[in-house]
Amino acid sequence: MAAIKRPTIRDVAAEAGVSKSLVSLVYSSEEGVSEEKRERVLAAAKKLGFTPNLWARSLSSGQSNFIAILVVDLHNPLFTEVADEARKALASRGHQTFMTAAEISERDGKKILEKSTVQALLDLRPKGILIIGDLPDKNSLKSVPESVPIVIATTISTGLKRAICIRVDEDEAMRQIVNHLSSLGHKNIAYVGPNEGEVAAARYGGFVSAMASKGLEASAQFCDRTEDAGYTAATLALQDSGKPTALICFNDIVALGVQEAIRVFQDAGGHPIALTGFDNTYISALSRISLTSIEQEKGAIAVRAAELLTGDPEEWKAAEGKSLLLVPRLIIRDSTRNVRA
Amino acid sequence: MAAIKRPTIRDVAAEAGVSKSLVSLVYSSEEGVSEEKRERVLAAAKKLGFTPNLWARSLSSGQSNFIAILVVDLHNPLFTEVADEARKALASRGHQTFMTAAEISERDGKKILEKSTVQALLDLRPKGILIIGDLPDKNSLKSVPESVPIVIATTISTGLKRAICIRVDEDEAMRQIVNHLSSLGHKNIAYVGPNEGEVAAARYGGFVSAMASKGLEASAQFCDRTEDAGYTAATLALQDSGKPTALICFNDIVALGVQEAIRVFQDAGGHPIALTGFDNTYISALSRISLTSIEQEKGAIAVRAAELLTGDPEEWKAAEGKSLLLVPRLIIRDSTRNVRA
DNA sequence: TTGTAAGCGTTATCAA
DNA sequence: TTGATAACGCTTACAA
Repeated sequence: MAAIKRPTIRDVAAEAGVSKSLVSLVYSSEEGVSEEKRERVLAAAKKLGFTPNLWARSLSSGQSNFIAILVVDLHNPLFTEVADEARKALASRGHQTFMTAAEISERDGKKILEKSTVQALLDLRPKGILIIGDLPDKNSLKSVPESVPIVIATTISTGLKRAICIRVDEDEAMRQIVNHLSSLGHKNIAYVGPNEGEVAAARYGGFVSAMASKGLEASAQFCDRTEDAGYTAATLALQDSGKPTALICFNDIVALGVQEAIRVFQDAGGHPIALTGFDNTYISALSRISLTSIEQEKGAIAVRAAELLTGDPEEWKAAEGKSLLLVPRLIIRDSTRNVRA
Repeated sequence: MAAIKRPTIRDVAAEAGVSKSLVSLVYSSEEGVSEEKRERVLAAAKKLGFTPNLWARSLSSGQSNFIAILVVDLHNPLFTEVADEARKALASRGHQTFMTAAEISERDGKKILEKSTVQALLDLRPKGILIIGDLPDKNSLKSVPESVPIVIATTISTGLKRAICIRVDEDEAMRQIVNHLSSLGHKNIAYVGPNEGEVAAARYGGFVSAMASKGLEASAQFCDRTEDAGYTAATLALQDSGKPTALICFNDIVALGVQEAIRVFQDAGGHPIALTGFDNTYISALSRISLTSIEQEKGAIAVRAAELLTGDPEEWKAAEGKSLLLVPRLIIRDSTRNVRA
């Protein structure tokens, strides 16, 4: 198990009896090298087990073939799922990816993104940058050259004008949810979840207008984005004078806590409560959970992101600063099915 | 938003009126530079917004300060959880990390690790490598210099002798599970899960010997490591002539499918079945799931890995090729609590 | 088509 | 303590 030094183009050149540049040419261009030499080089490379050092290449050329993926939170299954889909989509288009999880620290109660994380990412000069999740501070991305596309997935992208943002149409999603509940006869419907952050604000806003267009009054119990917070908030909401018969949650995580609160409520003789989540994570599909939720079309988001990041510069230049809204899909499960008001 | 070219060591040198080497010295060593020049350099760097390009540094020095994390499967919450814990532990010790998910493809029914993924990782010459999960093919890691520690977390590490392996004591875990079920009066206990792969073999083996030491007969229904496979296998196991009253699953994912099969079985008038998972992922803790499971001490694994990867070479040299077994902890939940034979 | 040589941003060696 | 100068593994004019 000796420390086998990886062979370099120099070694290959020596082995094949050609110059370094020829070896480089073989790897970077389809033509311009005679068949004979090309074969000699390839044979030598194979013999030595040579593979080009991609980072040295990117240092030298000032460009790379890599896409950097910045996952904001590794614990959110929505994010890791999109990250994995994107990775696959990019791989199938011939692009390597490397990931970093955002190192976010709290300072004075305000979330701060560790600059070094992003810096290290940018040092690699990725060909494109994919951000998955709600990045609290986008300043460090300002030094990204204009020639490098930035795509933000599943989130709204204020604070970084040039980024392209791919996300579900939150308004439409909320409309679908409210329509569904309304068709089941629900009139007292409450939102449970945060109101802080761009995504949360959009979802709550969508809820409010969807309710308004149905002529219904929108109530809400705000809380953090954790299971526990959902439990607490729902417990309060259910004791509210409004007597909601349906609860719309910010996401699946919150909904899990709410689901528990509903169980307690019903064990104590409470009436049935319809419940919806958001994101359609695989947890919502578990038969014991069976949570009605909104599919964000994770696969579509990932593929579109891959296309934009690796495609024609003209194309993404045209899309820069815009939001691509995907049509959401309501997945109806037991948490609302036949749960009438 | 112009394409701001990042300043280099050269720009700083010019600004401060010193040589490149001096700037480099300032950033790489605590001393050896006069206070005056040091301050001049730092001031210039601040003015220009300079940060060292870490990858150029690693190319030049042949060494970096980065730990590479290779996550085998982004969908397994156990892995992402450990990855995130490790990332934090490493960050607090001053080390950057970058992650890659293994691109695993099936060829002729055999799992193949895409070499390019690992290769790209090694090109960076990480200071250490952390592998999380069961890597099917460890050959590409053979070229890693001996001076770079390799730690494999949550898994057994045959196939790469020099790696240090941190994992739970599977035998002890199975002993705890069998003891627990046995104390509830269960005698007909079946294992549901895969028997292929190093971890699966260890868990199944642990089950068999734990059963033997209790004088019980071990039965098993083998299956893949998915929810669906668990469902199918459990359905078969429950119709077995042996009539098991308890099922021990390979992991939580499989257990989720088994849980559903048990529900169907009981709806059809079947007797109660005790059920255990493995890994204590957060899903098992959900009140609707409430699955008895084995905590692998993810935090401890992550911290120990970080210590080994960044610590004294003597220390990990001594541990090379060994396995660090952590004591498992049985978390008892509703899936077994008071579920007697 | 091929080779030479300079350079990417850094560190390392060796004089000054 | 400082500054040339040569690497690191590669790309890329430019020359041959």
